[in-house]
Amino acid sequence: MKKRIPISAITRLCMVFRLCDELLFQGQTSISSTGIGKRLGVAAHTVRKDLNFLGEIGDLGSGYDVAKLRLHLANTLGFNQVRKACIVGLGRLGSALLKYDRFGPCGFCVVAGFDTNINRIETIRTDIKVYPGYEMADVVRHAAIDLALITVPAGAAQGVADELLDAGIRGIVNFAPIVIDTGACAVAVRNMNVVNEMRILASLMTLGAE
Amino acid sequence: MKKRIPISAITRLCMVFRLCDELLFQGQTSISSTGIGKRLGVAAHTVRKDLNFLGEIGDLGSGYDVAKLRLHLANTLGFNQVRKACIVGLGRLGSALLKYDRFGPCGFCVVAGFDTNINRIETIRTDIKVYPGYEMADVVRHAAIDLALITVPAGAAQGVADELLDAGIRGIVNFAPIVIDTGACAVAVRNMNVVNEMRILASLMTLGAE
DNA sequence: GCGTGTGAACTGGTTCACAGCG
DNA sequence: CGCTGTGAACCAGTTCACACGC
Repeated sequence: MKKRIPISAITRLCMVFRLCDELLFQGQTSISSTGIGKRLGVAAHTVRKDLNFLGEIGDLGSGYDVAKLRLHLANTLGFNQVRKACIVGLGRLGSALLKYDRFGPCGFCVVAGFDTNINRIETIRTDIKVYPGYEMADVVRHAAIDLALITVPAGAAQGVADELLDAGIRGIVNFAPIVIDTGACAVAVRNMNVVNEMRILASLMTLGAE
Repeated sequence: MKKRIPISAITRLCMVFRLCDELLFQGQTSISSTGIGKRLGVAAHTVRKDLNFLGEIGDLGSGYDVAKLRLHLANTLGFNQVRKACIVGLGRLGSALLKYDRFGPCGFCVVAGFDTNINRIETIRTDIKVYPGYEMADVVRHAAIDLALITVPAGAAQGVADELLDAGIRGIVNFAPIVIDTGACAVAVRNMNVVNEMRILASLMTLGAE
């Protein structure tokens, strides 16, 4: 690899990848950097710079071939191999995610759900296997699960994360409203916090109104 | 206002605000920039720079008074006034959000849910009023709703957004896997997309492994 | 002409370093 | 002596501008 890709570029490239699927579905086989920029709300320069991290890929004069672009993105970012994921905490949000049917088509396989509440794991109706919390570390290790979505209450999140890290998890999407400490582990954490996003919007409203 | 606060700083300040609540709950009344940094996974310099956007606020020598800090954040970012929110699309995710009970304590009041599917709005059990989709614009306008959480399928998201923008919405949290075009409207949109976050993690795993 | 690829210029956000005050 | 506040230095990422190919 010539150069490290900045995280902001990675984020956008993931969006481009999703866009490719959308375009292919709509039957559009080619698109320019300007076109991508419009669809993603990003400047055309930025799109070109980002895509250059994959090497030269565009067809001069006529933009990018969507299928080819998608393939290169998949190769570079590792979307070819299916990543195994699990959901920790099967409350309303966790259950909703467990039943979400778009992970598969997107290249992720949710192989397990966990909850400390035995009642919950017995009443959930789903094809995905659900386990009591104390089996988590074992299952994660044995099934070689890559990603965990943490949807437990704030108070339990750090503990769960510690267990997951110890079990060799490779990445975490954290829905709990706390910042997870990964200690020495070089494991990436992505935080998704609705309230925080709403607060950001509220701030922008307040500050924007001046 | 002396200077515009960059969005990255706003994001962090919102996290600091949440941390204040946590600290107060735990009975901690004072904290240093270093302490905040540790809890948030951010450098102490950054914390101080961010907090300076609120003006001079720290007590020299002994850090920041948590309650005072919280108050200043609330004043500057507008967390004093309760913002009204609504949820558009009452599928699994939308329903989960509708039943989420932490919005209130965080200063947001979810006043309405919307869905085009009449069956859904009749079967949902909640204290929050739910309406059929065609009443959305009216309700948003009349109740002066500030924020909308969009949890409809990708194909319907842009249409819903257009309606909301027209009805005078002030901010959008978009859960649909598309980029919303706000046209001329200076309305902020925050995207929350699990699959995209998972893809980012997968990319980092792939690139990190080199 | 349109559209990519890329070195160069720029910008603003982050990091540093230190003055100032309890 | 610790910790804040802040101007200055730095740098990553963005934006520009233009050469090149279709």
